[in-house]
Amino acid sequence: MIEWSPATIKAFQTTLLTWFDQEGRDLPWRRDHEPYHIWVSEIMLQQTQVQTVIPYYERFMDWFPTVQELAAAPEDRLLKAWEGLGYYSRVRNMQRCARQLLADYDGQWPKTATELTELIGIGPYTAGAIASIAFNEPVPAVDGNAFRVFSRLLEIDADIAKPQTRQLFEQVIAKIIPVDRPGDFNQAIMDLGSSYMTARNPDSEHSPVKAFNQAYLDGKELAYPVKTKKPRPVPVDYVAVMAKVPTGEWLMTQRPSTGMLANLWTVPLVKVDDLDLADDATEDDVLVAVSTYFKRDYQLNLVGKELPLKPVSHTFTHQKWTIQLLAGQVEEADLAYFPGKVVSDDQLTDLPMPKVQDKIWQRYREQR
DNA sequence: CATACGTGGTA
DNA sequence: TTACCAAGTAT
Repeated sequence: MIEWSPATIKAFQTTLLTWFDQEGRDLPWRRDHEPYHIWVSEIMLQQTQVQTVIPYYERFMDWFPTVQELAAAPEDRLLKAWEGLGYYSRVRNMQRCARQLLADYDGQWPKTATELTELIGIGPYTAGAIASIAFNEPVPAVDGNAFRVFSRLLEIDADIAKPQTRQLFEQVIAKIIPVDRPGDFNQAIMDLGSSYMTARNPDSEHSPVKAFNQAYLDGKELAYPVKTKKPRPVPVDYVAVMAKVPTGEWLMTQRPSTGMLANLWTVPLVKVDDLDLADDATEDDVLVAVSTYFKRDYQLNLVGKELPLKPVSHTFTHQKWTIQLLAGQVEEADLAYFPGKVVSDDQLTDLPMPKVQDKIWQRYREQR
């Protein structure tokens, strides 16, 4: 790792901010410095690209213009606003944060990164982003871009997958961030990281900070940042039960309030491991086992028929689901023991559903 | 500290 | 298809 002299730091600040003033992106959440706007955008942007976020941000502000309206929203409406963005606990934590703000802070945002970290869903990165952009506090906002940009500029070879490494980067950046324009500085780093200094296809030759990019000057750009790999997703097999009741309505289940896809809606998904089937089970065996499962857990009589469809495959960060589809009819629907409800085709669109459910609908329509 | 937690894009 | 990356936080 190299160190910069005060003169180099000054030159870097000037170069970066001059570029940002001319080439910085015009984004919906950059129209003002309202902490609510900065907060919503920063939560959405966690692990998510700008292009994906823009339409979600516009609609979110339309639905929930203020902290008060967010705090009062029904959860299905909340999840509907987030549907397709992923990491759904983000939006549930946002509502908890909104309520926390109204109850404990008189609706007034704290103005320092240290205090902001106390709020639910706001970690060190988001606290730094809000504090610097909305309140001009000269603190770093160390996200993936900052890790990548500064690891290359200064040839920092600490493993960014380790939580401890954040401290190092915060200390380094704290010495470089300008006290007069910390928010613009942090945003400029992000713009740089998503344009000239991308992970795989950087264009440092034309970068405004080319002269400061030690890794590039040494021809070692792609060696940074150093990051240990994550394990492969674990395979999990499911049966999706496309079941209708006599009225023609769908049987829909709500996911548990914790864990994957919490509180979202899907057709009943039965983990194949929970069916205690033999290794050589046939499709008929699966059908019988699912019917037994429905009777035992839901007190429902399911008359199923197998659908010889290609299974749906869906990969999450840490699990890879393979889902076999099953069609069925449920006789007299007493739903007292069923963790869900029956829904007409028209009402389906009101339910927040994950992408994997979209894939299940698509596969079902494709071949029936 | 290591792991859980979504989705879309690129090679 | 696989592998990896993209404005992280909670536990």
